[in-house]
Amino acid sequence: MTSEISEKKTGNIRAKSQIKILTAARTEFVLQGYKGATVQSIADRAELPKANILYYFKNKENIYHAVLEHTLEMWDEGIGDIEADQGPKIAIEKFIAAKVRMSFNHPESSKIYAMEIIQGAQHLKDYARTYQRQWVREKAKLFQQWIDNGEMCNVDPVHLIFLIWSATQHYADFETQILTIMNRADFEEEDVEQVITFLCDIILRGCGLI
Amino acid sequence: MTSEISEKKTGNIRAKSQIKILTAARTEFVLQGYKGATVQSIADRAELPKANILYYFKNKENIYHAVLEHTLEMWDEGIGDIEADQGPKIAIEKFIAAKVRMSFNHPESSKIYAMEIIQGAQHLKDYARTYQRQWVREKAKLFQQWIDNGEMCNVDPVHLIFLIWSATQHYADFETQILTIMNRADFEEEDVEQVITFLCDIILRGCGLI
DNA sequence: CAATTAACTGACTAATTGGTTAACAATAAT
DNA sequence: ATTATTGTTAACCAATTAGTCAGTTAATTG
Repeated sequence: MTSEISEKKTGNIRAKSQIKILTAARTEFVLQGYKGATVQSIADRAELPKANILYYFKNKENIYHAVLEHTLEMWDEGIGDIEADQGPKIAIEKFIAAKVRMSFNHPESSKIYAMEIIQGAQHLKDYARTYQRQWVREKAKLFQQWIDNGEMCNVDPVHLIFLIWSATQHYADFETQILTIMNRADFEEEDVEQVITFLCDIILRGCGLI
Repeated sequence: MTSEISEKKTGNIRAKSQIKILTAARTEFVLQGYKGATVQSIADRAELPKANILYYFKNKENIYHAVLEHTLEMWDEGIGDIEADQGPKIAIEKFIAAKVRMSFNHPESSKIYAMEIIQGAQHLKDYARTYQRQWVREKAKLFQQWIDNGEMCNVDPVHLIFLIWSATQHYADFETQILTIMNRADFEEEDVEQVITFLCDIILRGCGLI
């Protein structure tokens, strides 16, 4: 048995190394793809010997799974708080703002997720997929009630969710293209708010909420 | 010198083989990524010996370049016809419809392009990027004129283009996720029209055009 | 037909890479 | 202090893979 102190300390070494590794891995997987990212390249980026990487994670697939899981957790935390009581306007505004902020603050996570889906979600567990289906159904039902109450235009709720997802994630996934087109090196704080304002404006009006 | 007939015939063999190879390659690159797609796997899918692949394309990178270039050409053809004379409503409707149809008809091209951008556009030539910047600037100016004329709401034209891009491409790139959520095996003809209707409806209203 | 060019392919090679192992170092537990 | 556990790492290996090459067959041309 280990005491609380030892648990803390050993846990600290593990935790620190693992975070270092996962951070490096996330970047490598984004830049090079799953197959293109090598254990060595992850090691180099994490500034650790390769064998040390494989001491903490049995193999490359496990590293990728850990990265993916972390991404899903974040997605969950970032947008879990859209509830019924507030009406469609506030709900959509909150949803858009949360997703845009996630895109700008954690573009790499969004990119990893996007690549995974594009390639056919080969590594994504079934439970993650069914969970999302449930989530969408639930929220769609909410929108439908608002529509039935005449609180917003009669737009397909499921496609509305797709629209918000795509429009917001676009700023993470297509970062490179957007920066090129806007002729910028990086995004700035004010960009985030500007995008939120733009998307809320057009989508709320599109739903007959302005 | 070769006669017209020989040109045709040799061209036919070349062209046919190359199309076979590029079609197989496109699928492999989508499913496995650039590094994950092997020349052998492309050969297997094309039902040709590996050495035959490398007879027509010097190396793997060349195959990828050819696939990318074909994608860019298609993108160009598919949406090149949005002009000023028709007013914002028709222009946006045409643009949305064209992009949605492209997404449903050529999802693999959209996916390849998306992955390339997500990974930082490492293979994309500079001219392709500058070209897009020009394209967006030009169209944005058009939208701005319509806004100044009071023909549509004052929404940021550049972000409006991003919105349409993202919303339409989403149906190609996130095909897997969308089908899962809609609990479907495949898209059908009517889905295309439904998506066009939905997006036109909400975006046109969002721009104050309905 | 002869000759030239294009198409084709099995076999091989050099380089990369995921993962193992065995030995060693640091830390914690008793 | 001694033992046990955890962390660390160089060296190695088997498998994969991009690309070459030499030799063969098929098509085209004059």
